[in-house]
Amino acid sequence: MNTLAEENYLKAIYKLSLAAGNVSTNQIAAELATKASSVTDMVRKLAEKALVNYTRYQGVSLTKAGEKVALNIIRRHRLWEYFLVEKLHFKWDEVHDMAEEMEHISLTELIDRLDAFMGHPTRDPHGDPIPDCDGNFKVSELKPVSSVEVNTAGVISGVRDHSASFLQYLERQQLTIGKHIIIKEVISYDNAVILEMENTQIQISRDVANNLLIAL
Amino acid sequence: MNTLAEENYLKAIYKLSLAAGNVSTNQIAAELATKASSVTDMVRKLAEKALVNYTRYQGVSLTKAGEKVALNIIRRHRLWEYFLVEKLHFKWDEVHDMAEEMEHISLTELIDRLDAFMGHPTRDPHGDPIPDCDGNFKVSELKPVSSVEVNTAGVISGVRDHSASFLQYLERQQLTIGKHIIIKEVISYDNAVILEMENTQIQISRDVANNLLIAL
DNA sequence: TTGTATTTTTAGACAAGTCTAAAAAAATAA
DNA sequence: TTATTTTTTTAGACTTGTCTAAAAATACAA
Ligand SMILES: [Mn+2]
Ligand SMILES: [Mn+2]
Ligand SMILES: [Mn+2]
Ligand SMILES: [Mn+2]
Repeated sequence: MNTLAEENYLKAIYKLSLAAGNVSTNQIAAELATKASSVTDMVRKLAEKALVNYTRYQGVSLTKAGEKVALNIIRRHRLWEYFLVEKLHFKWDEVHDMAEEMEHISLTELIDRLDAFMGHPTRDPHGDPIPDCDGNFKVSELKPVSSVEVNTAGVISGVRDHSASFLQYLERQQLTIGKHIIIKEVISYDNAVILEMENTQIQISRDVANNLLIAL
Repeated sequence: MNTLAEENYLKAIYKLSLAAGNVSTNQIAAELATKASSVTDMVRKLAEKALVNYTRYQGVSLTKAGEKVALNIIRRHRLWEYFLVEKLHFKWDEVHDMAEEMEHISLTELIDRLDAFMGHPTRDPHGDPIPDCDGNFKVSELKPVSSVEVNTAGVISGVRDHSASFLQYLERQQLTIGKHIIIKEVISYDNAVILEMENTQIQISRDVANNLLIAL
């Protein structure tokens, strides 16, 4: 089917596409920690396989077929992350790198059984939606804490930054998925945000507020 | 650590070593469905890494280090097979090829947790022992049905042939791991064996009797 | 609009792993 | 022992995915 390298490129292009429309060579190179010249080569190959649209100097976008492949890789990634946390009891900051390896095991029957074994979860440990086998998933209406009005109440439902250090910070503050919070105040000096959670007040920086997502 | 190709060579050499002492280039080529010239190249590389002993034209054997790597791959393979059968409810003839892919995920912590999750199983779905993380396992005293005296009683505990067709045949005859049988008669004409299992008589060919292992 | 900086592509090379064809060594037979 | 067959190694080539250095295209600024 597709090689490991091809899969990693498709996933990177998908991820970058969410922000911008067409994705540039340099963006992909940065995302995969590789060189622009390598990206040009690979993007050509993906275009041959009709997985991306590419005209030179214009950047790339995924075709329908390419998007389907990318969503399948993401499905596998998130299902394995769920497995690692729920069944093997890893912490949410430990699973990404492992899932990065496991996502390339692509036997459909295996993934479907894994999905069933865990009861068809809809979100991974970081709150991200798990696409079904056709690549469908609910787009969630999550907002960064930094973007809502004072006195808004919500439920912590996702993160924008998936780094281990950010996740560990949230864990230490008990700011984990499912917690109910109320935005109490925004300090005008540095845009720090004061939250109330379980009747205690917690102050978080602007940066943290930007990367913490809530459902209203 | 070691590449996927290196791991597959080490596993093949380990397997072939169980039968013979030194393993020949052609044997490895046959086992991996590759060419002798490719084997020579790879074996050189493994010798550089001190994973095999090699002098040209003399065949190879694993070093202590190489054997440890091989046993670790086998551990991973068998643990995943156990997982696929016990947790995802695949049949014993369906799991080998999947495990062949999964065995290369090598994060020690993951494998140890998987092991714990399943309650530290000692045998895989085909009756083969699962080495611990140091490569230790009990050598089992299993005998082919064809090698024991008439009137011997035993428990089906393993197979020599791991092919899907053989496993499916056994499944259809209900000759599965754990079943108690008694060897009743050996037909002198064709060496077919008549067994008694759960008060019924079953006849199996010489070939099947050779590949079905029992514990006495 | 013309010149400079940035981005992207091309050209050429390299490592890993494989192959075919030919040479060398070892095993077997006459 | 000499000749023939088989096994193993060498030589050279190819593919995938990567890199550096240089050229070409595009974007931006004066
Ligand atoms: Mn992840
Ligand atoms: Mn995730
Ligand atoms: Mn197996
Ligand atoms: Mn097995």
